[in-house]
Amino acid sequence: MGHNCCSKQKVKRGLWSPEEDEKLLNHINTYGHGSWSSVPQLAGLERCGKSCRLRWINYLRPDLKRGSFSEIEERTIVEVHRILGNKWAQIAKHLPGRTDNEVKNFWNSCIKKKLIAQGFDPNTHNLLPSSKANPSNIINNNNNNNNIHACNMFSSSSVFSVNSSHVSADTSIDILEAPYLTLPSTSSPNANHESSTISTYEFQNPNIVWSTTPVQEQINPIFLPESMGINSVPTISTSHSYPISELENIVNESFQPITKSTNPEDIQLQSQQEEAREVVEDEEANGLDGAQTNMDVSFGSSNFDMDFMESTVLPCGMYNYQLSPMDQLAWNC
DNA sequence: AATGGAGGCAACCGCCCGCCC
DNA sequence: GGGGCGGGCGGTTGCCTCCAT
Repeated sequence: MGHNCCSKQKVKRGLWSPEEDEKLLNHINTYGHGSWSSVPQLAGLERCGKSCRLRWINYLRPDLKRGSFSEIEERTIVEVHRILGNKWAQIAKHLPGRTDNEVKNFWNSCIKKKLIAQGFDPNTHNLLPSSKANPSNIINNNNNNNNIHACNMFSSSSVFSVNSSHVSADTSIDILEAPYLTLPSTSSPNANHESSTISTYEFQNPNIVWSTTPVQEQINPIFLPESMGINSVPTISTSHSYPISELENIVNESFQPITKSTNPEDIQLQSQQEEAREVVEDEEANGLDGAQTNMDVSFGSSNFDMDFMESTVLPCGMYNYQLSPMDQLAWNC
């Protein structure tokens, strides 16, 4: 197929020379990119507009971060990928200075292999069948370090719940394990979560089970992990759908950042999260994410705001993220 | 020192979507 | 409404480098 912008003119392909980089850089610094299709001609390049755009985004942009990925970045990628799948552009939005291409390459060359080595399916983030019987994979179920670990660690159904009455400053919650929110069946979406009312948040990986079937029909009995410091009581929950605006309030109330990092990188991530929230608020104010939006429709066909979802759960660095010995072992490999 | 394989990364390809006429 | 066009994105390819033999 190809693009017209490429077929209309004689275009060079392959690696960019330093001279081409300089031309493109000078042009964009002076005039901005405007219409990418016009950039090659204006900048004196024998490239197609798309190639220029890609070169700028992936290599020449001044705000790009160079070097290897940090552990925080790695974990962020894994956790957001668990939620969104191969949405590299969305994932990259949570990694300042990283591009979708970079994230994608890093995933394919490194993270994917790590997950497989750990016995996880990199697509679903579920335990691979051959690993489910491995006792080492469920060690975290019985530890007592207040961490809530991957649903994979204690549930093959990819569904688990977080009881909001137990969310406290002493509890680190890896809520990124929780891509799919089913909100509490309380009388009001604005219920006071500090009360004795037990509100259950349920999460489900859209990569594994996702349909337009009403949520309550999908939910399996859920076992709260002992690591949360509560009894493991089987719970069958009902669910409700809430407007995004209310959803945000509920989640924000329940999952306030526990620690404020002094790490500049974390501060930058926190700042980005705030920006994402503002975007959501703006969109709501503009009616783009209407109050009618609810959670019973699929991500792909709804107005559900992924940025909001992500900003609610990310970055992981904000949530007193503690690596379990198991995690450390795995991630230091 | 030469060679072949593996891994990493930059870039391209093809498709989709939104905008405009 | 539909076609053209440009931008964006995910998948794939191919080149380059590194390392083991």
